[in-house]
Amino acid sequence: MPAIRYELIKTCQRSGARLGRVHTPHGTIETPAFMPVGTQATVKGMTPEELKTVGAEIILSNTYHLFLRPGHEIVQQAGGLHGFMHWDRPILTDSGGFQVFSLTKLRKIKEEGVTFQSHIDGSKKFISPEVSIAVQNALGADIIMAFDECAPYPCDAAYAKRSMEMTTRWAKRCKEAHQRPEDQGLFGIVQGSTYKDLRIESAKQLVDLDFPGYGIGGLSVGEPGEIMNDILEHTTPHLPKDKPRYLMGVGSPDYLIDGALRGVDMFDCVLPTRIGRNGTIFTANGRIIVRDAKYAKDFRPMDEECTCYACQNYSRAYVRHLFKTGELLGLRLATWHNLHFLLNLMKQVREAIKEDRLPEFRQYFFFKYGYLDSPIRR
RNA sequence: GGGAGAUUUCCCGAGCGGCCAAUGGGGGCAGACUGUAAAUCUGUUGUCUUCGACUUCGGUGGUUCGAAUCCACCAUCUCCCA
Repeated sequence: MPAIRYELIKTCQRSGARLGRVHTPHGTIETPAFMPVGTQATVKGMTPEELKTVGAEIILSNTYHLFLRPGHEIVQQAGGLHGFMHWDRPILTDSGGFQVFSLTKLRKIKEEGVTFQSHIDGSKKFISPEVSIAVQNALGADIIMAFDECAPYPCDAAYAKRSMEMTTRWAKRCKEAHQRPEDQGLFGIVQGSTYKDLRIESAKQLVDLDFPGYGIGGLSVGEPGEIMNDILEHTTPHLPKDKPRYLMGVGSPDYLIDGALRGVDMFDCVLPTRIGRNGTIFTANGRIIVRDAKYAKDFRPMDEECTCYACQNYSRAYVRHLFKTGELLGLRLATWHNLHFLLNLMKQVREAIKEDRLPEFRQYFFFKYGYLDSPIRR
């Protein structure tokens, strides 16, 4: 019995959208799904109970960060990530591949692996496909990711090709190094930058290696949204229908809907938690910056249509006050609401797919959110 | 009663003859954030119709080509000696 099994419930009659379920050792998630990010074995500011309240079914954590601190051995001794952080639902760990991308100045990429300078103390660290998998085996997430290279944008075709091919070779090494395929599902990651032929080639190579699911990486790294959607359209058809597709690092409400329309099943993003901590709130009518002076006497909830705990009990004026005074509850309430907002959005997306009306839902949502007026604010 | 020092733009606080509308913090205002080096970062914060002008550095008067910066007096505050 494989650790990860995808169940396709239905495909939207009028788009590539899929309604499904991903079965994991720690339970089942309804897809399309949004995964809150808990890099350091915690979704910043939220307890696991609170995460369940907002509807999180799976969360993401990070190999690189936990490898550096506290160290995967300690997490393993604590009973793996689940025991360590007291979360009994599914977990996915990223491989550290994204840190290869985002810690640009502190790294050196070679075929064998990547040498990093720790962002914490500057010490030299080495992560290879084998190391990443060993760490992820120790962390014990339900879904683990292959160690990849996330090419920057823009990126010339030659570099993108070399990078993508190395990512495939690394994926193969990850698979060979994986010790616990019966407990943890290892996903390969499609790369290839903004080049359709490379994306297709990448998908084919990875499908040949036969993973229980596929990440789509290297998108939402600064390229225009149309390019991302275009690339998605030319990628998902080359992935197996009986395996989940995970668009990494996305995203904003529009990207989530547009990704689902193109057959993506899973998403993750720091956006709701990060912008929440910094005072920006998703609402049905678009983003608001609740710190702004215009909300000083606004006693309405952050989002008038929202049913979350924060919106049921606190006003914009109060949350603004908490932000202005630096009170921690402000961050928590904003995070709470933003997560609820996106998780609830995914729920609506799933219902729309079930009823074959996702394109209409998209139109309705975009109009109300304000994307049609000003496509800038996501 | 005698002596010493202070007074700067919302606050604290630099500046000590021209390069000063005036460093730097704080606060205010606005913005960004997409597999988290992020409770972070960026911009802005005298007035006016603009890259130019105007009015500011306790008050008044003076010295000087030129003063937030020097002098005199006044006001207020702080400290020291009685």
